[in-house]
Amino acid sequence: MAKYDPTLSLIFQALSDPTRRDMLARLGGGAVAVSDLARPTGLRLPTILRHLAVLEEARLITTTKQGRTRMCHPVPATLTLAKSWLDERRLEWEARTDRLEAFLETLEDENDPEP
Amino acid sequence: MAKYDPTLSLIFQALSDPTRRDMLARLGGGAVAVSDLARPTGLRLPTILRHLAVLEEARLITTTKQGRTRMCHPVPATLTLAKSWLDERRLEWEARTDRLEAFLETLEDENDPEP
DNA sequence: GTGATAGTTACCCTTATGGCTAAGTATGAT
DNA sequence: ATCATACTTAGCCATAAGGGTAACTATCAC
Repeated sequence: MAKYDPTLSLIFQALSDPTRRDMLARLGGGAVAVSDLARPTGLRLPTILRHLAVLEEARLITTTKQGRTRMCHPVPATLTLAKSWLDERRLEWEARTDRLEAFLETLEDENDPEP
Repeated sequence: MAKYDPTLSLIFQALSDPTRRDMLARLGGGAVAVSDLARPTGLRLPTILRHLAVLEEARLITTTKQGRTRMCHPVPATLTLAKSWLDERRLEWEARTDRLEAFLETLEDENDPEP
């Protein structure tokens, strides 16, 4: 298996920005035009376009042009890629829950809040 | 519900770096000391420490000091936060799969490669 | 063809990010 | 007390990220 997946970096990086997450959340109804996506953000179009470029590079969306308006379509499969990584980690991590519990109890002991 | 969650930004941002993902992947066995975590990366300790600070701020790990060595513990609950957001999106998006299919067929039609 | 609409491109500016070295602190071993 | 180990802190440097203007292109409606 690859040492690391550059795709995952692009995806998580794309998801790390609230504006971009917000736009993704508004793709639930299907395809949305660029300006419609931009409007509620209060940001300028060139800024939005660069956000969209990031989302497209991560393949979280694809876009198509119809006449003079560009439509943005969500790509659910890419979410699955991110989810898979998280699932793998969680499986590994929770196999050790017992050890973590022990650690948390250790924490309780030295539980002195700083000034 | 909140307009956006700053926590999610921290989490996804933390996950966007391959070095950090790599370190998280090596926490499967439970707690790991900082230098042990650092060794396979080939990076200097100060660099690693800042990566760990990012992971800790996102609450993907917690750390405790035992003598002069600092141990890093995974925090599975934080993964769940990220997963939840992804699940919400995927539900919304896939409710529109039919519409996406239609879109893809539209694509087939105007399928002329640009010069 | 004129004008509005919807993107697009080019460039600027400020801050954040990821890497480093050098020098400091704290703990464990002798 | 001395020395090695394991971080820590402070600061430097280059690039990437996120915001903006201004000016340009391409449709669409008249």
